Amino acid sequence: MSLTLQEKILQAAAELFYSQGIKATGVDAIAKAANTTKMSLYKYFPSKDELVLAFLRKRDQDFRAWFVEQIDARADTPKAKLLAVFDVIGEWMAIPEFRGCAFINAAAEFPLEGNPVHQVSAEFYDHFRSYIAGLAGQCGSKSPDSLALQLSLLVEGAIVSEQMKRHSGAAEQAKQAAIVLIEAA
Amino acid sequence: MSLTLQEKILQAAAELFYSQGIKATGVDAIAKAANTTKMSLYKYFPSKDELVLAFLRKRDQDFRAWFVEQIDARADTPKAKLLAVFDVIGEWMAIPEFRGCAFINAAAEFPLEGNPVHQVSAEFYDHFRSYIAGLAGQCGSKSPDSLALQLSLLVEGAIVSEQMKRHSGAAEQAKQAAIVLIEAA
DNA sequence: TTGCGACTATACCGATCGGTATACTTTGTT
DNA sequence: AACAAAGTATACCGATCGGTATAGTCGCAA
Repeated sequence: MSLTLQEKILQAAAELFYSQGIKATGVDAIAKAANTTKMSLYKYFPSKDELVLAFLRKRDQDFRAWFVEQIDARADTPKAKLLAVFDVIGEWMAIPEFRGCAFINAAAEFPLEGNPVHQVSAEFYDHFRSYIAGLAGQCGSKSPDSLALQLSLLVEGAIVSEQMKRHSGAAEQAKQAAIVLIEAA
Repeated sequence: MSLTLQEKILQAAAELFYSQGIKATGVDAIAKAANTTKMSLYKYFPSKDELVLAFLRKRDQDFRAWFVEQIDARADTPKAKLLAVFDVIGEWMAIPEFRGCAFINAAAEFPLEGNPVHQVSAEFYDHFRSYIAGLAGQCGSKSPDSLALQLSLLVEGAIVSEQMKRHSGAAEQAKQAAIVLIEAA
């Protein structure tokens, strides 16, 4: 445990932002959830916008570290790792707290391309695609970038589909489609 | 032209909701954009929530009618129609006003499953999948529901991907993936 | 000409928003 | 014992939110 006050605030903000939406979450609610006050919140984060960006940047780091760890624990070969991607997101989507992808949701809440929140969200998927492209390249795919983009479309589609309606089998179908696409490439 | 005042309000609300987000759009801004007042707005729509639902329901009707019209104008056979889906969304995503899918965005802004806005958004994609499944069935697919879900994942993924970063070639790659999946089914 | 319904204009309501000012308590260090 | 830093408590700011009350304007029909 023993979290810094700053970390406690960021953690409370993350849970509320993710579960309720960013614009739907006020700074008073964050301070109360972190068992502190607005004064302390604004000591560590100069504005709500900065707190939102801090939330997304931490989410980016945490999620990517957790994700590759999960993949590496399940598969050894690049091809098996590509397929394991869909098992990992399938399990993630099954937890009750699942509310879609924080970056997709943030980009939807801040639709302008120039908005920093939107940009940070876009960068996350750039990195995600690069990771998939790396695996695709190791598989000997002729066009790893194309395959990576296609697979990431399946991932994003599955996340959004599951967010809209739970337990619709999106992850399984995404994996079946991925098998076909990987085999064809 | 000659729109009803009610239609003018709904149209102004639709443009603002889609371009800026629902929670980011106040009723004052809608009334001003429609060249009217809040009083008239509340005469036709008892609350902002009802206005939001009216916006989504009209979007659902309009988009689906426009979509099948576009498909039918481009292809005759069921298989060609399935592929035309990706041409249509590709052209849609290319217009400068494109800001993703209004239903995906709405579901992200109202993340709780029980929320009426969330439910209306989920129904749209249910209908969309049914439409695709119908085409897949006419193609003689063994499992039209599976193919339909897979193709709709590509569509949703492409929309989200293009919303995150414009001109990333999502629609083209989605179509290439769809060709492989349709041929395999 | 009178009256009625649609619409406008404007001021207002309580609540909440993001953000700040001020004063107080706690804690560890020297 | 004294002081500074960290954090709390609380009240406040102007702005905006969704929604309403009231009075007035306009065109049209009897």
